[in-house]
Amino acid sequence: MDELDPVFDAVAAYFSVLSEPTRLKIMHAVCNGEKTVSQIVADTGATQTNVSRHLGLMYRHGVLTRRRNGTQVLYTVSDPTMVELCRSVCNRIAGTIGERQSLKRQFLKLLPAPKRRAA
Amino acid sequence: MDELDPVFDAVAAYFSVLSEPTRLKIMHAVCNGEKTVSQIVADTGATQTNVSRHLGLMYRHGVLTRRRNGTQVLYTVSDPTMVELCRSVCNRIAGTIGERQSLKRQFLKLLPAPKRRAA
DNA sequence: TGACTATATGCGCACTCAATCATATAAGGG
DNA sequence: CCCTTATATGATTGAGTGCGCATATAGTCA
Repeated sequence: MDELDPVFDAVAAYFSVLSEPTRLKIMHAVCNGEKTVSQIVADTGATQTNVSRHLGLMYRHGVLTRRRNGTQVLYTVSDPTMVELCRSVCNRIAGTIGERQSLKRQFLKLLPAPKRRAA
Repeated sequence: MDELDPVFDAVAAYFSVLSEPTRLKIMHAVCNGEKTVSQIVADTGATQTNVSRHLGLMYRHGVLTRRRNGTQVLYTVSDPTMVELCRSVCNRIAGTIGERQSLKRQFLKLLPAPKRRAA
């Protein structure tokens, strides 16, 4: 199993991107299309510094793409698998949490399928 | 988005279980059926202490079930969603790593669908 | 060029957590 | 009972990391 270590490391690194609440908020913010950093900051309620850090990390991990437009930078999800994973876990946990119904209902609305344009 | 914080926390906690190489090795070890701690220790190559800790963590997170048999304790996967997630990411990353073919091939064999056999 | 907006980054702090050693608990056999 | 095997746990340490403050870089406009 020794030579498989790098594999487990890679998979663990992949999951670790999603193991942080702020990054999940960012995923939730951008999963339906491109957004600027400012928009993401507003949506997530996190500080600009923090959002920028997490965006950089997610970009380095190949989860997000970025594009410059003037002074702004637009981020997009470049790995649809990630969004799928989020949705799976959301559905999975929605059944487990079951405490507040309102919460559960909102929960299911999280991360809806990314809008597909004729794909 | 404030009242959704506990949701993001829960999802992050869920993913964090899978964001650690040793725990992935454990998943790989038990995903095809019940195993004792000793077997898992042997399979993963980790120390007994370490394996026991991770097993406890996964058990508390509801990922694994445990059953006592004499002096031994047998662990099983109780959340098939987890295994599915692992397989998804393995397939996803298999295409990304692409360095050594042998590695890639072994990689795809990781975490195959749990074999159901009457026990 | 200088001012202004948008985004990124160096630094330090606090906290989490995986790994290890030593030891504790549990069960079974002599 | 004592002894052995199997598993869990308290204490500690060290590496990693999320956060905020201040500041740096990049781009636009006057």
